[in-house]
Amino acid sequence: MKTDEKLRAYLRRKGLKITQQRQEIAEKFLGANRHLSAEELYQSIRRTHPEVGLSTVYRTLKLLVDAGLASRRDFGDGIMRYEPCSDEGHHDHLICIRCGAIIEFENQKIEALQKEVAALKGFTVTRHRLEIYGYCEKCRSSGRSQGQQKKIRERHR
Amino acid sequence: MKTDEKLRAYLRRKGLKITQQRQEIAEKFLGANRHLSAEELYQSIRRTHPEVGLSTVYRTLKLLVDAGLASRRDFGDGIMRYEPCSDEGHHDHLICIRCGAIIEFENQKIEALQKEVAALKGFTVTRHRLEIYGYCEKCRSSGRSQGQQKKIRERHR
DNA sequence: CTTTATGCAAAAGGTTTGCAACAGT
DNA sequence: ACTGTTGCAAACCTTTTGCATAAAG
Repeated sequence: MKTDEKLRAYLRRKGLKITQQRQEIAEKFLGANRHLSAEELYQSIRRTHPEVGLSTVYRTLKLLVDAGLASRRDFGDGIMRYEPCSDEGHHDHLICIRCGAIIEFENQKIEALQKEVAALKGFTVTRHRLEIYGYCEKCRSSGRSQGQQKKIRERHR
Repeated sequence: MKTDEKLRAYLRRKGLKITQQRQEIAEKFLGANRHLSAEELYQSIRRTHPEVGLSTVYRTLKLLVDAGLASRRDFGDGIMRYEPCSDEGHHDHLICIRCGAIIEFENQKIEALQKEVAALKGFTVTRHRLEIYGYCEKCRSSGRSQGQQKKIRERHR
């Protein structure tokens, strides 16, 4: 079953309506395989469908998360980002604090160790998040070492 | 050098002023060895010093972060939390999505693997964050398994 | 027809900032 | 005296909501 069919199935199952907007938003979102903020997605949709509202983007994104088609990420700059959920295993992120590049990676050993640590503390894991911040290959040459905490935050203003 | 002396040193070095408020805030913050939100810290200080303003708490917290005495954490519920920076190695968090308990842990093997993964992608690591969400020992017995994404978010409203 | 969705504008809620009064150096 | 700081209120920014209108089933 392809992903946008999955959304329709979910909506039917819940007795919700399959609207133009929902389909448009889901298509644009699932098509772009990047991390998108609500605003970015909104701007992208607005170019072809100027009548779609930002609230609807937020509402649909929430639906997609509930339907298991998107996951919500928070990289600490005060903006939530969403990314399409692939069925292939969980992945984590390397984030460049200079250029903002986001690189995904997957590591079974780390996953396993996490479960181990959790078990040791009597914890049942439902999900986790791992983000590694630093300088990517391109940016590391002109490296500096202070003010790490601030870099990403700057766009908040 | 004890921590509040460190702050004074930092302020002097930067030509900033050592005020009553900064000292009070730093003391309360460094004393409570928990994760505190700005608001929590503010309420706690307000009991003994009702004249201190919330903005000053925010401003001082930022200072503490810059001085390397605090680190800022974001557990994804829209509220930034701060915790005193210890010099003893980095630690990560287990977070109960039912009762909100936050348990710290440290695991060298995971740290090492992270560096390894990063190096593989040409990345220079400056910091990272790992959070494992699930049910703590107390809460797991009455466990349920859906709606994980939403649990923590609820307090946002 | 009934029910759920939409768009807009307004509200929330955490965090930041402008400014005049104030305190440290 | 000179600068940096404070408290307050207002501004900000992302996200959510109330409501009247519109679209789906």
